[in-house]
Amino acid sequence: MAQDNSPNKTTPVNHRRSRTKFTQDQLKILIKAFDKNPYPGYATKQKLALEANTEESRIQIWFQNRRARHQKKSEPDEDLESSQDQDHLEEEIQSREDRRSRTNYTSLQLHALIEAFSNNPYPGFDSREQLAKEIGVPESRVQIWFQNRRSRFHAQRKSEPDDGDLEQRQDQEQDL
DNA sequence: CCTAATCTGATCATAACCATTATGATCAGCTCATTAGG
Repeated sequence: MAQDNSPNKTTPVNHRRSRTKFTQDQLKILIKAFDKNPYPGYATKQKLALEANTEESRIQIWFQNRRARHQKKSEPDEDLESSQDQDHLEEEIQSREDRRSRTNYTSLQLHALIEAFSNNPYPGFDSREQLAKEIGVPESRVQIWFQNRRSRFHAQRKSEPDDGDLEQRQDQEQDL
């Protein structure tokens, strides 16, 4: 496997995951799949990960970035598919492939996640991976869990009874 | 219903190059993004 994990690097404790460098061969595979379907399901992404010898989570990120940047580049003229277009207003085709099956966390795992979250809602890659190893789930699931948790946590902010004199501003003291 | 999975869009950050660009990684989502599985 081409997993290089240089541990001797001044210990970048809480950093993001190192950049993945795709080869031309890998990009060829990904681009071809993207042209075929920009919204691959989990099975397709896993197949691509195997074929390109990378991780499924990297495939996911790559497709997200690709959609955001290479979305509608051409003009929408030759986009129409002639036949097969009888009625598309009520019965929408769920073209989406199957997504990854839901992860079921045990109370023990949840406990560890919640505790880690209270310590640091923004764990870096190393922290995420360590935690993932401890509770026995993939790091990508840990990352998703933190994203969802933060989203819900931030939402609580709205039902705060302010005392009128509390003028709030966006204080993003994001220490790093 | 709850919440994991997924999505868009913006932004940060890094590997190429030598100030700029391309692109991978991460973030929020607002009176809480949307979709969907158990």
